[in-house]
Amino acid sequence: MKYQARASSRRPSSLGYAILGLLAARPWTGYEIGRLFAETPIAIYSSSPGSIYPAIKGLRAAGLVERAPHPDNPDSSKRVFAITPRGRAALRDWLAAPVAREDVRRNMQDLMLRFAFMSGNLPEAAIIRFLKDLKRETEAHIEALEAHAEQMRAAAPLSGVLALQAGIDGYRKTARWAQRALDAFVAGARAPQKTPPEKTS
Amino acid sequence: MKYQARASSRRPSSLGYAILGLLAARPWTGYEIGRLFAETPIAIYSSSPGSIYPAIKGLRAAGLVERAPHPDNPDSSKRVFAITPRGRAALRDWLAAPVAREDVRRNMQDLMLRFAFMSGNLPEAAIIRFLKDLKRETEAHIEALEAHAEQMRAAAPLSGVLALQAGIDGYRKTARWAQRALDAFVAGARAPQKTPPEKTS
DNA sequence: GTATGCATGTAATACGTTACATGATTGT
DNA sequence: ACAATCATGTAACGTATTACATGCATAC
Repeated sequence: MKYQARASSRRPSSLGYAILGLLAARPWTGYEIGRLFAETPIAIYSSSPGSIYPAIKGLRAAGLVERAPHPDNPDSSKRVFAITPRGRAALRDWLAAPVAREDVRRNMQDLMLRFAFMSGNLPEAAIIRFLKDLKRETEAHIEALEAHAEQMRAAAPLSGVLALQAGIDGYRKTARWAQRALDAFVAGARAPQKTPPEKTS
Repeated sequence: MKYQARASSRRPSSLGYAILGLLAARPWTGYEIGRLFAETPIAIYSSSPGSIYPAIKGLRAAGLVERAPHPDNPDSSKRVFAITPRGRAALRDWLAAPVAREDVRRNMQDLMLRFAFMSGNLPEAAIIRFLKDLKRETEAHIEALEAHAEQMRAAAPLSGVLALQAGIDGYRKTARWAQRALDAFVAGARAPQKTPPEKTS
């Protein structure tokens, strides 16, 4: 009785959202996305067709992306995909979700991926809020890690203690980065800048 | 004809190796491991029984861990597990594997997990080699990222550029940390210190 | 005209997660 | 005696990965 209904699980995976974020800028083919993941150093996903194409298929089934005509040659056999209005809405919802402590702890990459796609898809105010939340949650996590480090410093072996230190250092860097990014955005917000509309669907 | 045989895939997952690393220090029950993942801020894995118990099962099937008597009460129904000699060998192989560029790019957490378990399981020389390799590979990756950042700086939106900067900052921090850890280990190596035997199995 | 790379997929597999289930201990 | 927590699992599901497969275009 205390069990709740199965999560409908229609939400895209991180890879799905990454593809959605790319398509928000311009149409792509699956192959292009794979090449981006293979050749640019930023991509954190596998470039194999076995991950890309099924992910696109899922997004299509959910109505978040659709086939688009080839920009140059309308008769090309290449399968170009574009984001739909519903896709844009789903992307925005994902981008605008609150910063969960659990994501800070285990999925920082997802948070950075979200941030990377925010420009042009979220109003500046929401981006600034995200950065403030990220900074706050990261600093809270640092405190928890340090309290834990204090306890374990005596008992744990050297490499264990150093590894934890590396984790703490990384979060400190993230917190400082968030502050600098905040500065950059606040400075940019003062200058006139095109802000995306709040609703597109 | 150019296809090679399917990877026998008997190797544990990251979670499996994490459990193996814990058991290398002392016997644990599955429940204790779950609590560690749930309550300490360091754990990057799910604490749910659905991940822990199947992972232990797999390690048992592979002969890497085995049931051990309860340290206090031999008749306890608690299922305490200990690492086997083959388990120690598998752990050592994993710890001693070269630092792959691909891991630096996509699985830094695995590398840090490996490092965390090195003390007591690898000779100092191997740990120092790992840190040197990690530093070198990380710095190489930073160069690739910076070259890419140079290209994209003009075209990409602000949040995308900043996110990439966050990635680069993180790797810089890692490289500097590796140097400091190296110093700590070299300093420790000068002092008399117990070095684990090269072979245990 | 055929080799090479472009381009798009499917099948089998492994794994982690969520939800579900249940027995054993311990405190009151 | 009963509740709460300790403790150990299984089943269904989704997804990423690897291996496999194949059609199309272009260069030579």
